[in-house]
Amino acid sequence: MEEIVVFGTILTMRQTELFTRTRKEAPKDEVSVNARLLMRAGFVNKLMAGVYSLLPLGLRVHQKIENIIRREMDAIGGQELLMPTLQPKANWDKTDRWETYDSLFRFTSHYTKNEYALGPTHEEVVTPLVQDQNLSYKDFPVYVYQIQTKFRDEPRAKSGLLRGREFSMKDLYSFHTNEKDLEKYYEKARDAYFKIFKEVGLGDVTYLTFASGGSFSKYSHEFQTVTDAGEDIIYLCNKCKVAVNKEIIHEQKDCPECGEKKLKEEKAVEVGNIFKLKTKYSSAFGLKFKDEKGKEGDVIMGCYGIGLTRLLGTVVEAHYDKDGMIWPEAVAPFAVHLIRLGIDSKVVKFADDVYKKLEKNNVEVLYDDRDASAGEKFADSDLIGIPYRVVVSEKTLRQAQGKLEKKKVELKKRSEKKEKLVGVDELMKLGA
RNA sequence: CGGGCCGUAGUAUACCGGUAGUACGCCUGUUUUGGGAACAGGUAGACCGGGUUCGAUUCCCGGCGGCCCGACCA
Repeated sequence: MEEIVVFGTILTMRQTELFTRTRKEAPKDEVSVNARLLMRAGFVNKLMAGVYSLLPLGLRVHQKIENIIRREMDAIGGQELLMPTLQPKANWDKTDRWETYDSLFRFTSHYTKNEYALGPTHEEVVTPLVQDQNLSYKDFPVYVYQIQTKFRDEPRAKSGLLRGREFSMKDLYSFHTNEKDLEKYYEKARDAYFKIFKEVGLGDVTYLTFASGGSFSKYSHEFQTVTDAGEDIIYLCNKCKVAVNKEIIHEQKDCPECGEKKLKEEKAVEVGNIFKLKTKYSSAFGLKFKDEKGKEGDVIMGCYGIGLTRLLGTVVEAHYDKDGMIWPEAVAPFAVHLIRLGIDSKVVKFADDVYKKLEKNNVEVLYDDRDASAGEKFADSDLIGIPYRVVVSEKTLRQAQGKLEKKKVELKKRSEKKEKLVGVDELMKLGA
């Protein structure tokens, strides 16, 4: 794996400086696992139904996910940009979606009486934007993407981060001069998506799912992660690892890949989708190109989405136990949770030294330097779910001899029961 | 948008037609420190509006808000 550089993100943190607090109990009316754990551990805070703040720990996870997605989108030629959330009604009139897009947040300016939408998706912005570049056939294909906050006026926000009214999303749009080229890119995007879901820890439970293609193509494809928290029903083919969405099961009763008749019903969360838009938006905006002979043609488009906040919630749903979350290493807020037990000056010195050493070696570490009981620290550590827990105490100090690198500390994986004694130098490769 | 459940300190809860008790948290102090420590003292609360009543946090109506089921969700 390549190194992920997160500019501006502090690698290490002392827990005494973290302003958020863990709670023993989740809000009583919160049922979904992701909401309960993320709120208890101080990763998110709910402002209202379906609208959450990302707190420092939650934001770190979000940034990890962002960077995994960026890397994969860049790898398939995506150019990152950032489009406005605030959008004029005129653009939505052009595509007839001002009236028909049910979950569009619409409002009127008090001053100008102009009407606006808060973007739930960006075809209405990206299409005229590309048109404005006045591109020739030589300039295509074009791939642009953004990671941005989206708004959807959902009739019912639910399941914590899984269905919000404000959420973050990566949306990539591709522009082609012919359908073959779109097909080719569509496959590439599909592969990139699988890489992303694998890396964030959902590889084993995420399936390519055939869904309704609307009016422009036979199928679109969703990426569905199987979990009880899911609100979609998919029919899974165990042979070839694809599935069919409930909405098209009536017309497509067998596996579309291998024809298998026995499909297994599962609940799942839609974590991403890819869609061939063809010329629906380019023709609405008059986005054309001139070919070699100077003849005009409609630009062919595709769109590719991943809901980041939803993905974050889904990772929690896929990785937790009775004590808390269990973050996959690639998206964990920190690689190591260093826990100091006791306030004896020798222990403090030793723990501080280990912390500094980790810091120097670019290991992302959260240092529990609080004057709290062992039980409380362990409970918090399990709840927060950082992949590696390192304990430094009087007990481990008794094992500590010689140079710092050779001194022993206790190491335990969050996903495992047993701890073991390891030398400090062995910690330096964690999270690398 | 239809249906259901629910709104009491920061959190979780209790009781009550006569203005609220407990636990955790938080603050001060002392003692503690390997699985959510102990003691002492302190802090903090009835979603909003209307009605009934001598009196409403409690009963009634309306609103607002939260969660759940359903519908909806290229």
